[in-house]
Amino acid sequence: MNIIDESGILAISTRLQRLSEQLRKDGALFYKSYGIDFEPKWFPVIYTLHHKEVLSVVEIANEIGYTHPSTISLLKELEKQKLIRSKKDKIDERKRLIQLTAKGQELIEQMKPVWDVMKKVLGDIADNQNNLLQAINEAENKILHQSFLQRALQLKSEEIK
Amino acid sequence: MNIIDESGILAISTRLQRLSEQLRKDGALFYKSYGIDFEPKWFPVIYTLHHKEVLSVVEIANEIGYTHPSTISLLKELEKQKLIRSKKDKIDERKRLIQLTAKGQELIEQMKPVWDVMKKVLGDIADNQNNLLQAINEAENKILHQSFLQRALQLKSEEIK
DNA sequence: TTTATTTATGTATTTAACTACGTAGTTTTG
DNA sequence: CAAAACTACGTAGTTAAATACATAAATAAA
Repeated sequence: MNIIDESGILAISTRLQRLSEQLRKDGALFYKSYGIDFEPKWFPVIYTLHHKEVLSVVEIANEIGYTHPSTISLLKELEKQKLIRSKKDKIDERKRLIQLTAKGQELIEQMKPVWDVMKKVLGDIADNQNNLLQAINEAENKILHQSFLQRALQLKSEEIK
Repeated sequence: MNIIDESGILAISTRLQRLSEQLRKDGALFYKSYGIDFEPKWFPVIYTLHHKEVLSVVEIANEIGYTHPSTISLLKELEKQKLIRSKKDKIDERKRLIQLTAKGQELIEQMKPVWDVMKKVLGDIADNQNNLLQAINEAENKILHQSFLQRALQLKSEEIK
């Protein structure tokens, strides 16, 4: 499939999605191999709460980099699993403060060694002649500085001259 | 957001998805700047048919690397846009043969210069100290050779020893 | 101190992919 | 050549994210 060599925009994005989906599925299976019932998608919330203890919905959303509706649906799942609980903020009644349950904290302790293995393996997969994580960082930074669209429009106008 | 440094599995996949979504949206806007009404997601099908001329549904799915149901829905959109048309294969009545319409072919000619610009910009964004495309290739190859799960399970069993 | 604006949360809908399943032709095999 | 297996296509339903919209509480401004 050399579509990418010929034009790219779509190809790169679908390949990135594939790669990520594969990693996600394998991640779930790997947890299972430890007898742990944990979905990779829950990780960012759990991990954030592990370090920050108590946060509101929007604060979590910002931490994990998702929109708040997406975050809410994750929180619902985690609440169903009894890994987190929430209570109203007494100072600001609009806020729902989220924190880990005891069960959630215990689970984290169980998962820590699993995360270590995952981290190593992921590092190994990403570490090649061209390091994937660094490549992503570098590409993200370039786009942050000037978006794909801005760059394309600029090149277009230069060519017209 | 240093989640990735601490554990990774989810973080890498969501970041990849973000990056790809951004590129996709900007791609659509860039087409629009040329007055072309074309969605980046249509590209693989159109591009494939540009080179192969006539293909069945499943053949296209294989070429673009999507499942056939996904491909069918793309084909429906493209048929609605009158960019492709289809006819039954007279030899194998199960098959639907797809090809570009005249309108589709004209559109491709209009898009070619746009693709050139996109290719350059994408190349520029991806080409850093660590080349993103090559990094993706290398990571994909590693996984192809031995999956994330296999690697993780192996490391796990080594550590138990 | 009303009124307007902003912030926090939640719901509904959309999108783009997937898997699972069903049906109808085609090919292989006993 | 009839039965079994396979292939091609299509539909239905699921998932994980997003947007868009709605409401309520808090804050700022007139």
